[in-house]
Amino acid sequence: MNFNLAAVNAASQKGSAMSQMQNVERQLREMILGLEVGPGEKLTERWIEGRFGASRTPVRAALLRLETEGLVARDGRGWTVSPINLAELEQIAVYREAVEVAAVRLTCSSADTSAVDVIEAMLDSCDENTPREEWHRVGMDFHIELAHLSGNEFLFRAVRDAMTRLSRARWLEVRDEAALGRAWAEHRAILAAIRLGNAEDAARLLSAHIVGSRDRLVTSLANDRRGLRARGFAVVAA
Amino acid sequence: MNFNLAAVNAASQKGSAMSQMQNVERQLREMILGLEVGPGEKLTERWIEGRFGASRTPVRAALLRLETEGLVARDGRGWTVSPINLAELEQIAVYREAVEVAAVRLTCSSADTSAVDVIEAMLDSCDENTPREEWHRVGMDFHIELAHLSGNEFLFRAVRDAMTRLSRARWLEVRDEAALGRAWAEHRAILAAIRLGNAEDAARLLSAHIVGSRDRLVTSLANDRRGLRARGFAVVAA
DNA sequence: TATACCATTTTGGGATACCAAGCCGGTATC
DNA sequence: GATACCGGCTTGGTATCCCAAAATGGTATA
Repeated sequence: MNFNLAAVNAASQKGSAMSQMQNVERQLREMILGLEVGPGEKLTERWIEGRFGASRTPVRAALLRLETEGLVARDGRGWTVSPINLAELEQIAVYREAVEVAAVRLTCSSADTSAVDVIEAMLDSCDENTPREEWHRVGMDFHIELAHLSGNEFLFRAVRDAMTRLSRARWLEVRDEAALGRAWAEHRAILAAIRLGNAEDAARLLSAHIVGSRDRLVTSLANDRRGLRARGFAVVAA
Repeated sequence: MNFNLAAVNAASQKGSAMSQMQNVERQLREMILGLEVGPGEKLTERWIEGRFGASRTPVRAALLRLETEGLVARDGRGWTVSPINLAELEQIAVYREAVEVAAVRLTCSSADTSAVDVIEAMLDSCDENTPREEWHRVGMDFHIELAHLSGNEFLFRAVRDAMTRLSRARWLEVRDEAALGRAWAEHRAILAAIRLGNAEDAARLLSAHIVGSRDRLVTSLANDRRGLRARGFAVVAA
């Protein structure tokens, strides 16, 4: 929330056929997910307007869409960047468990294991030289792509939306190398079970992975809550 | 899609503090769900504007929200009332199965059975004198309220949104008395299992109910497809 | 008759003007 | 000094205007 992107925006718009609304929506989403605007921070339509060099019409459209994604919320008459809500994170984990397990069971029941290799390659693309931001992205895309394999559009969207809501919290999470390694091992174990068409194992491993991730995430954020609030990030307790 | 509601709208607005946007959104949603505008029909912002006596700003906001509900869709540059899509109905059933079963398992694991009575009372409120429209609404609310019992906001919203998408198709479905009776019996059996805290039974019964409903629904619509299209309703095959 | 082409209209996207409600700061009063 | 009040300023909600692109329809030509 520091320098003006209007010029950059205008330039990038030249190259693509992207509408102002899509532009504002995408950039504002990136700012929120990238924590360039803090959870709980107030937003005014006029500030966004000036920041991105667009008028209020596309700004309002973007806000309405981001509201349905849970990234911004109405605050009385105005707008707020949604706070991190620990109770919500726990509920999302339950939701994820339901839809991701259903998706992976579907995938196991189909005979197509070739797409699993693509996902495994995604995991392989991360090594000790990979920036943390990339690990973060791949860790989310793993689950999204896994759900995509099921071929069910609704399960896919559910997982994608859930991961979007989790994104900022996962980024704030204090994770050590060991935790990342464990997560990757669990991801690989899930893929292995799918390759064997073993739905029960895959479901059990995925379920445990989601529950474990939730516990680590909520614990980490609850411990860091004071520090996060000091940085201006609203973190609502469970 | 025949007479002008602008005056009625203005009058109803007087009594409540509802904004134009909420007004347009609610009324347009009711028109779509009530099949007053047919699936597949083209919508123009200007027509909606004139119809509800609101300017384009709230109209556009309403369309954006209804788009995320899946009730309207972009059609190139314009808008369309979403067609009935049999493939989508089948995918929604899979999605419902995942989230509703998860919700009912959660509910069974809690010790509160008192709320079940409220839902049972809902079912009881329908008898041979009840208009079909009411059966239709209660049949949907049963599932929505059941998910609400879980206490998980995301499972609840998922079921509510899924039922919203199914609403028009269920309304078009040709259902005999016997089918309705069977559905109600299945609903009651599910509640009975929940009362006993028997999660496995509840899950199995609910799952079978959803799959059975889907089969009857898709079969009915596929058989009626020609007739429905003749009535101007776009029905996309599976 | 079929088709390519052009003028006109329609339509969604965006920008802007206006308004009422709420917020904030200052001031006067107790 | 605290507080109640008031006036201006900010802000979201709405209406309206403009524009480019797409649809439409009529016409001329092959």
